[in-house]
Amino acid sequence: MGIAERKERDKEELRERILGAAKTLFLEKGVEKTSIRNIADLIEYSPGSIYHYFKDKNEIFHALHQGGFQQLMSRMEVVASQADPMERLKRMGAIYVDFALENPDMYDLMFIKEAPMDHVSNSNDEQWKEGFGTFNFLRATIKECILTGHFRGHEEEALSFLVWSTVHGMVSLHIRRRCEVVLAQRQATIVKDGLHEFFSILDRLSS
Amino acid sequence: MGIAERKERDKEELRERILGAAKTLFLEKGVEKTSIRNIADLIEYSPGSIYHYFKDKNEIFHALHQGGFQQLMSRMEVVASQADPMERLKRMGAIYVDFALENPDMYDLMFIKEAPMDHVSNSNDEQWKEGFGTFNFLRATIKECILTGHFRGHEEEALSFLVWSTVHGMVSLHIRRRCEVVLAQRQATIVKDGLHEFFSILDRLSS
DNA sequence: AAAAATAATTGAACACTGTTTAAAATCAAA
DNA sequence: TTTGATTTTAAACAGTGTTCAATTATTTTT
Repeated sequence: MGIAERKERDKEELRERILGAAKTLFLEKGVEKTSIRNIADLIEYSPGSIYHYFKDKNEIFHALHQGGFQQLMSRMEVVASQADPMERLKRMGAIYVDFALENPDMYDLMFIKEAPMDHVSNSNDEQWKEGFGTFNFLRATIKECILTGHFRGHEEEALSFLVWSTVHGMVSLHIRRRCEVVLAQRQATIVKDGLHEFFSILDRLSS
Repeated sequence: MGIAERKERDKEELRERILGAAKTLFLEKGVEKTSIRNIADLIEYSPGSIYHYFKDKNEIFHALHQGGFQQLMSRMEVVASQADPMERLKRMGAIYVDFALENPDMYDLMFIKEAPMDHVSNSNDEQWKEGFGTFNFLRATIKECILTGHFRGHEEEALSFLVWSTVHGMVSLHIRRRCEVVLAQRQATIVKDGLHEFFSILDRLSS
């Protein structure tokens, strides 16, 4: 029965081609401004046939970003070997910002976009487990920092939230285009500059 | 010529009614999912007539946007009398967070929601004047802090952005319900707790 | 008061959008 | 070759932002 398998492979291949085209267009001109017809045109199929592979546009979006948390987590894991928790914390911040700036649409879905009402009840809270995972990783690192004498007088949970908020704040203001209030000549680098200032502050809080 | 004035007032009144309806619908179902026809229906006018008062949908969004900044700015002005820039900075942070938590929908519109602006054609910064105003206020305060010996080694622009990002990050994670990853018993107070930690950090950076 | 000018409002139209669906094409199995 | 099940398509539906000629209402001028 090799035929059924080949058909299955063909179907999967077209699914992937749809996802590829969608990803290209989403990153190129944004999710909202990409139409199903645009995607269909790119892969030279009719708009209708896309609905044989995905329930709707949201599902395409969802499928594309399903691995978002896992991607971020796998990026984070490369610093697990870093013994110094303060150094690890800074590297995590850089990885987080890089991920957001390189995948603004994914980041948008993961951390900015209005969370759908059914995301708790549905089975796809797998993604949220990954979300918990990344925050736990941050919390564990900060706990280590505190245990090794850093951040004296600060509290683990609130500080973890504050650190996350700081990097999230920078990238989300950038992604949602609220950086136009900063000096024009600084706009291109303001997130990286802000992160640098943040690292500098972390260094000061080390001792 | 009181007639011309009355006409002017009538015109302004309809303009305000359009803005009122738009605000209601934008906050209720989002900017993108609110149509000109929805707004027209609510005020019982035809869709076309709205275009006699606003160039396009973007202009309606910007008008509301501007109103929000005026609100925030007027709240900020009450600390202008505070002589100590560090104390003023902290009070500004508290005011910002309070504004966001008390008016989450407006904050959402101002700083989180996808701005439908065509940033290429709409580089006219008239709309952002108010935005510039509040950020300039922050920048000026931080400049004062630096001039009075605080934040040694830090740079005005990037630090201003970082401070803004930190408070924005906290409130936007809260508004968009991403705080479920923090400990359950802390979720209710995590923004206030985070702000407290932030103030504590600012104190450390004072000297 | 009647006519002209001006302003406000409308509804239809245009080119889009996401999505549905009946029909057509394709193709493995009988 | 015929059957039966997929796959694909084109057309249609209901919606979108926006434009515009035509209509209506109002003010100004005669």
